[in-house]
Amino acid sequence: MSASAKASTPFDDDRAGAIYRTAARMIYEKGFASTSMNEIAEAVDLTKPGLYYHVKGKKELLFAIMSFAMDRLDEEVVGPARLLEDPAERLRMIVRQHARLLTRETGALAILIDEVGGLSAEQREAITRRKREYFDFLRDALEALRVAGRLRVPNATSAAFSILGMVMWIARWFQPGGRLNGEDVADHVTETALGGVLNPSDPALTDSPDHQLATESASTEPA
Amino acid sequence: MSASAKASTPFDDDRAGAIYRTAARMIYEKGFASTSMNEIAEAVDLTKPGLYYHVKGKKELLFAIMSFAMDRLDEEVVGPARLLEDPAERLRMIVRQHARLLTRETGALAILIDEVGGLSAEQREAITRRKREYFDFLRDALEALRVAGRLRVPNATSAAFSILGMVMWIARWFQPGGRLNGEDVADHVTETALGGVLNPSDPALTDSPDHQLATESASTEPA
DNA sequence: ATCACTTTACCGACCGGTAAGTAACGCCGC
DNA sequence: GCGGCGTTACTTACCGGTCGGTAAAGTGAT
Repeated sequence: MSASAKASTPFDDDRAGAIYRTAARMIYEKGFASTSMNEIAEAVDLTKPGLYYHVKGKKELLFAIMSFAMDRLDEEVVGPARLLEDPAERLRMIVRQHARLLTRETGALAILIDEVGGLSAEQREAITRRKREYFDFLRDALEALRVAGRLRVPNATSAAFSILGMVMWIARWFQPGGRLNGEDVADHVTETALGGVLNPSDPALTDSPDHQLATESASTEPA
Repeated sequence: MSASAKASTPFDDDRAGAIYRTAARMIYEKGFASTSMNEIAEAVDLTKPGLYYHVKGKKELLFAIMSFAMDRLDEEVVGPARLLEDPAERLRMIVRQHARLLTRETGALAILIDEVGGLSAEQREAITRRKREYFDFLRDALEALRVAGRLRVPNATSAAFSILGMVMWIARWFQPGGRLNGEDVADHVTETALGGVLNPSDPALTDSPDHQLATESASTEPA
C-alpha cells in the first residue's frame, strides 16, 4: 500500500533524485556522522543494499550533494552577479541571491558546506577550492570598493567574512512557515550587509526603495 | 631541580580541566559525533575507562563544555553590557565582547553551541533556554533602538540574527596566528554590525575613533 | 534469457559503556 | 615501624549494539 495512487512499482520520476534530496535534508537536520545509511535507505523506502545499488558510498553521496549545492551557488548567485559592473551593485546581487537561495528550498545547501570533514582528501580539496573561488568573488567586489574609497571598514577580507556569516546564518534560524517570509528576510539581510560595509553616502545604499513599515518579529530558535 | 622535568607521577594541576579543554578542542575540530571517547582518552594519555573515571558519559561531557561556554558568555558579554543604558552602546558592547571572546582562546566556545543534537532532551532544553535568553538580550537592545527610530532596518529580530551570524562566523575563519589580530577583527566586525543596523546619523556610529589605516588581508579558508 | 533492481544474511571494525582488578598513597591504631 | 585499610586513579578485558559495506540469491518486466 503506497501513499495514494500508483501501487507497487509506480512511475518513479527519478529514484536517484529522491535519494539525494532526502539524504541532503537528513544530513542537514542531524549531521553527516549521525545519519546512517540505514536511516537514509528507510527514508526512501529501501533497504540498505538497495540504496547501495544507487550510490557508491557514503562519502560519494555527501560529495555529490555538496557539489550540487556549489552548482546552485554558481548558477544562481555568481552567474547573475557577474553581469554587473559596479562593485556595489554586484555585491548587492551576491548577497541578495545567496540569501534568497537559502530561504527557498532546503537550506541544506548551506549547512552541508561545513560537513567537509566527512569527505576524502581529494573530495575535500575539490570542495574547498570551489568555496575559495566563491569567497574570492565576494572579496574582490569588496576590495574594488575599498580602493575606490567606498568602504566604511578598513579591510575587505574581514568584511567578506562578516557578510558571508550573516548570510550563511540564515539557514540556522529561518523557517519557511514562520512570521517572516523568505523574500523579506533576504531584503533585510541585504540591507544590513550593504549598510555594514559601505560608506553611508554611497549611491548604492540610497537607491533602495521602501523600508519604512515593519514586519514585526520572527519565527524560530536563536542559534 | 624540581621546576622542570618531573618524571612518572608529576604534579598534575587538574586532570579534569585538561580533559574538558582537550575534548572541547577536538569536538570543535571534528564534530561531536565523529569524536570518540577513545580518541579523547588517548589525547589526554588515558585509556577509555580511565577517562570514564573522570566523566560520567559522553553527553555529560558535552553538556559540561557547553554550559561552561554559556557561563563565559554571561560573564564576559552580558555582564558588562548590562551596565550600559543607551541601547546602541549596549549593542556595541555585546558585539565587541562576544567577538573578542571568540578570537581569544579556543573558539570552541562558539562551535559547540550548535552541537545540541548530541545532548539528552533535558540537557538540550537547558542549553536552548540559555541561548534564547542571550538572544533576547541582544534583540531587546535592537528593539529599543527600533522604537526610538534609530534603526535603518525594519525588523529587530532579523537584525539580531544577522548580527549573531556575523559574530559567530568568526570562529570559522579567524586563526590566532594569521595576518589579522583578534582585537582588529573584533573592531571590524563591531563596526560592520553597528553600521548595518543603525541609522547613518546615529551618534553611536560617529564617536568611534580611528579606522582609516587598513590592516591588509587575512588568514584562512573561506567557509 | 537478460537486465534493472531489491532482498536476506552477513562481515569486520568500532562505538559508548562497564566489571573487575591493581598500583600508589595517606592515615590509623598499636 | 609497621600492618591494615580506604581512597584515588587508573588498567585489562569485555559487553551488546551499530556502523559502512558486501555476497549472493531472488524478482518482475521486457
